[in-house]
Amino acid sequence: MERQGFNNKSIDQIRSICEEAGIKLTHQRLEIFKELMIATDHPSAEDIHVRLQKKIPTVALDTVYRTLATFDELGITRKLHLANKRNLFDVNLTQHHHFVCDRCRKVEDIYWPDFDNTTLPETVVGIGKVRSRHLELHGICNTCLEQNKE
Amino acid sequence: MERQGFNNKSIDQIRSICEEAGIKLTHQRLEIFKELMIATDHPSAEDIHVRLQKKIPTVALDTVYRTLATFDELGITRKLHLANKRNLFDVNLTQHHHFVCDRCRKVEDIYWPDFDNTTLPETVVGIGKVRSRHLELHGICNTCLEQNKE
DNA sequence: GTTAATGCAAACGGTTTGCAGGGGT
DNA sequence: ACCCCTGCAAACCGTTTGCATTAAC
Repeated sequence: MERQGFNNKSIDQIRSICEEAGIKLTHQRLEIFKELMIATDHPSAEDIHVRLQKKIPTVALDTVYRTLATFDELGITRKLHLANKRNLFDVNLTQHHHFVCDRCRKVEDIYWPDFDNTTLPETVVGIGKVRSRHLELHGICNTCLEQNKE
Repeated sequence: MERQGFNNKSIDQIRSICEEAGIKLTHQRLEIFKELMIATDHPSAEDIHVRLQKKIPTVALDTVYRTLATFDELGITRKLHLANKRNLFDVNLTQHHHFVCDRCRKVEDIYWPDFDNTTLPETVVGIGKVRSRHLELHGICNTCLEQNKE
């Protein structure tokens, strides 16, 4: 269940992914990939851009957008469309869900394999073929709850 | 589980809601409310605007936005932040979830009371207090699946 | 008559796109 | 050397906001 941190193996990973997809492994793509691997949160494109500038000061925001779009197509990341304005990105590809704090907007990963294996209600069959299920729990995180007590 | 259509009762409903909230029941608000009640889909602000223009040709799009925001605060509608670009609105306030067709972007309501009553995993307690759960099923709807066969 | 809501238009903010120059293969 | 990818800048599009006018109470 633990998130996989960045390690040397990762570089081989992105290299072979690019090769297989027939796209170039550029400096920017590699560094964005690294940045995603060390991220423990759900960064926005702008978050990635800011973090990346320490390594590549001249990198453009739209390159980050383009790269994240590419990564999304290749299945490296998963775009999150939450109630926030900006889209967030998730490198954690193991089946999981999200808790969103409605006060501080923080997003936490939730693992719930029992639910993942539940059979869906019959009515869904009449609607279409389900390929993925994404549960979004909304509420107030414990940090915000404690701040309220003060 | 059936969606409540527009009827005379609705006008009394919105009138008392406005009165209670201390806001004015304007022509625009009433007509937007009616439009929402007869909607069987999940309209966007622009959808509502277009439909409304048949009745109030001079109505402005930003009035629709403002009204929908008000309705959201009053709990009349529920804003949906889906993978689409524009936010959609839902008048159906009974506990339910959504099926999103990844091809045609259509959104269908899903009822799954068994799931609504499931106790959440213990790990969630360590994160925060959950107030609502929203499940988003992604896949391809039957209409799109059949079109593919042709 | 007062005050809040509307319509208009302009601004806003995240994201996308066209294009010329630069870097990976 | 070829062509994809990047950086720059401008466009884009849904949504928001400031302000004068209008309408509900």
